[in-house]
Amino acid sequence: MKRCRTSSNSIKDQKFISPDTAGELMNLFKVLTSETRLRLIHALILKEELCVSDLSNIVEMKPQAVSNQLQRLVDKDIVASRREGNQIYYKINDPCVINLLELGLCLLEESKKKRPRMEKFEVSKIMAT
Amino acid sequence: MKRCRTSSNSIKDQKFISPDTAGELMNLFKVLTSETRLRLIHALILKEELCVSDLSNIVEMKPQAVSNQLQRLVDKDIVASRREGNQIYYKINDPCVINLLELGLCLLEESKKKRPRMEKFEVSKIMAT
DNA sequence: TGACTATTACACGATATCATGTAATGGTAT
DNA sequence: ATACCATTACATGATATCGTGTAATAGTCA
Repeated sequence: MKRCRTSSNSIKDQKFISPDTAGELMNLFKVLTSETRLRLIHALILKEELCVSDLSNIVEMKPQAVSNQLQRLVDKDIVASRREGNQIYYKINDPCVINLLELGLCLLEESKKKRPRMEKFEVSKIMAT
Repeated sequence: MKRCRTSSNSIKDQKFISPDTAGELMNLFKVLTSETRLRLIHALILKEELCVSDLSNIVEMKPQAVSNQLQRLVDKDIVASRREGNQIYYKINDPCVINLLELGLCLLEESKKKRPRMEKFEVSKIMAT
């Protein structure tokens, strides 16, 4: 992953970010605030290119729902599409989301190590008492 | 920033993430999908510790709105609070968000370099035609 | 105690999001 | 042409979110 060494928007700038910048940042993260979109993006990272029905099978959701979310990702240039006969194949277009997803999964696991959640069998033990 | 070298949830695992994992990941990103929260978090990263009225002044919003968002951040253990007389001071509790915010700002700027957006005066040029 | 300040709790209205169902579109094959 | 398949477009209802206003709570100071 490439690092940012010089950035006018770096946190080290010691000045507060503008509402505009915060808004753009929000839009960036907003892409990743849907279970469905995250699973779609993750699948596309793994498999490079998949059509709607492939993705529909993977996430076990209706093709319409998948298509809707893909359309939103296209709007933001996150993914790109290509038609091949009847199928329309999608692939990641903006590598940013790969970095974000990677970091997200990484942080998720670290926090699990530090603050282990209660396991299901423990819950059932409590429920049984 | 610490890197993840071995991770059972790594993208390299070549298996699709579960709905559960995607959900947790979504919750992580959801924290960052509010202009207000992003500005609050950013301010707390810069200044280490600030009370509600400080933050209220910085983001130019009502103390209630600020308090509401801070409460949501407390619920997710993102920030921690400390009372000192009348004021209640908040500080970042979960360093994850610092990494995410940093990467987000970094990616934002890179994408601006690559795909420069239309400037306002250009828009007005078009509007004038 | 009582006045005052800072913060929080809670209900409300406006807005956005998501999955669904139905209908339309684009492409293939007979 | 027409039947068929994959995908998209669009409207809908359920749900979540955000900022606001009002009221309650916690602390300070006289």
